[in-house]
Amino acid sequence: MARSDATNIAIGLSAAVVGLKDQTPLILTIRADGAGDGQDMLPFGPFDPLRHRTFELGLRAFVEAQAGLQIGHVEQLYTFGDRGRHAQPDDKADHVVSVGYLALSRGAAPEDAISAEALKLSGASFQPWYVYFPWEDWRAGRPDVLDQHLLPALFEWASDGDVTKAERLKLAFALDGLVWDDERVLDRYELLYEAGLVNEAAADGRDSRLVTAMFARTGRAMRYDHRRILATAISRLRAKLKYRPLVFELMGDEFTLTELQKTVEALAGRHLHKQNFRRLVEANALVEPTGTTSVQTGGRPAQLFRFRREVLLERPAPGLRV
Amino acid sequence: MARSDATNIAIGLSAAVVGLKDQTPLILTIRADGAGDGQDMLPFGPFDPLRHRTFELGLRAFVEAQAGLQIGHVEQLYTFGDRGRHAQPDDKADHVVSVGYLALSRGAAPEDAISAEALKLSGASFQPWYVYFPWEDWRAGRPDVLDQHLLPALFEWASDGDVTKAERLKLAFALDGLVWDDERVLDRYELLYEAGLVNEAAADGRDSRLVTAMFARTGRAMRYDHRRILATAISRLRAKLKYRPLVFELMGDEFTLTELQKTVEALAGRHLHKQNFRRLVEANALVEPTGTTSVQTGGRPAQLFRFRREVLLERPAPGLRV
DNA sequence: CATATATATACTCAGATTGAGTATAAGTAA
DNA sequence: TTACTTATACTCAATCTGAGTATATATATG
Repeated sequence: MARSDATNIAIGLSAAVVGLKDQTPLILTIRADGAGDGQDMLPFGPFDPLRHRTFELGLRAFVEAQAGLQIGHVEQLYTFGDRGRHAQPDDKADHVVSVGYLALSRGAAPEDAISAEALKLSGASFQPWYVYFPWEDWRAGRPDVLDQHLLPALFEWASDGDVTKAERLKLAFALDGLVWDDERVLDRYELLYEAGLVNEAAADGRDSRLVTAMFARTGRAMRYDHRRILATAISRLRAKLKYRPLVFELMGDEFTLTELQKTVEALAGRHLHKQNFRRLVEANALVEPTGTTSVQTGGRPAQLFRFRREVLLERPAPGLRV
Repeated sequence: MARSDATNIAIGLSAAVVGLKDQTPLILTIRADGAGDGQDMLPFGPFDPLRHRTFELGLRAFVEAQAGLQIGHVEQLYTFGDRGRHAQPDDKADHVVSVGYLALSRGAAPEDAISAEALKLSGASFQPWYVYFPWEDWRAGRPDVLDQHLLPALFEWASDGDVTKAERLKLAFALDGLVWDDERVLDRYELLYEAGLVNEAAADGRDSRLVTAMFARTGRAMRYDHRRILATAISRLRAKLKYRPLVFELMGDEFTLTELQKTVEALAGRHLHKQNFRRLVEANALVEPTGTTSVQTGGRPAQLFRFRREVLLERPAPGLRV
């Protein structure tokens, strides 16, 4: 009786699991060669209300099954349901709506946490996330690829007189003297997609001015809409860093202030002023010294700190507003 | 073949449509007496990928059909999928996942925009939103209901030694000298729900220490999880006011600064410092004078202003950080 | 008309926050 | 011993923020 005349709908749960190794933000991917062309995917699976009481439990089960990995912090990002946007595992299946999640994986060596069976079965591994978004890493200054390849191609796309395109471009890519907003990762990816400059656009049958050479410039592609979910995850994470102590979910138990700063810089994709960063951390009482110092690679030894979990109960919004 | 063995899933789209009349925030509700016990509901309907290309188009169609109303700004809030949480239109139906949306309805007389047929058919009307959340309106100071009824009952609920409960309570309700965070609307509602202090908890078959008298104190109930979606909408709207010029989507074309301030105060549920509010608005160049002045109810006439739409293109995050 | 009252608008001021810098301390490598 | 590297402490001006006073221009009242 119930809706038997309508299309069947399946809900896909996808997780952008972020890890960290040597000051590099990583993202957990799987590559089930049996399932397709070996493209990178996020861990995902169909939500079944009979097996999973909540989305989050279902998600944790999928990550556990596909990577043998326990994840810590989990939060919902967005639910993507566009028809036409390629989200179907295969063409004969139901319409798939995908609920994207951000998850954080603790510990200094995330790849060691991946179980051996999972690696064999699903090819689970952690990849540096800037491989998928090279233009988002401003730590060493403005990325060359922007002015050399992306912006010229985007200008051409927007040169049809459509003022909306030009405005979106201006805001997302900080034209005309605007300052680069590290949180607009999704906006920028969407523009590249609509302009037909990323591989996924071609895969979805969109008009694509694709020169294969360009795709090499616009980062590694993912299957389905997984790169869009990843862009959403990075946007959210970068935004949230500023008003919640989320970084510490990625750090080890003890760390130096420089390690903490490098981590935030890696996630935010930009350089921070060292002295002011320290002042901010200490003023907010986010950390406390352990009393020990770290062995160095060279230079004065640094004090080790740990996260003061109590801050979560003391103030409403303690972040690293940088 | 595809998933025929699993539970069928239906996606419900629900809209929290916000309007404004005489400095009172309103929410669009329907009361289809044929469908139930006459409880308030948000406009909603099942997403059908064959009829609607995107969620947003589907949502606009439902609101149009059930209220005869055109909505302006629309944004996705959250997707609720818990089993057990009462989200089923009827018990024989599929498992329902509901995608909640925030929508804004422009104009000074929202109820006039509701079509006559819609009113007859679905009982569409705009209700003041503080009817559903009396403890969220701090404009005239701390609401009495908090100390007189809600907090005592919540304390009793948290008195079982569960430290997590006590911590959540502390943060959500600003105990021990914390400052009230106007954005934690959802947190507070969730606590009341879990404590069995709102009618929906009883309806969902949860353990409920319900004295009917208490339900009168915890605001008007809604059907399904619609009040939860409304709480999410208010949280989001209050948060976004601070960094995006969303208020203007609710204002008429011309307004005085006092009207603008009263509107923000009504949405944020708290009183603002008049002089600083004006300074903020003018410093951010959010408005420009029309050159005319408003007829008054008494006192010096006020200049009329209009929203400077250009700011959307000038700065990345122009809001009313109050 | 004079006066009280209400509202709008202009200006002040101290304290906190922010962005950017200099100075000094404490290690390692040549 | 000297050069170099990294950590940590302190300074300073510009800006932002919270809270206030002062003045302008209308309506209502006796």
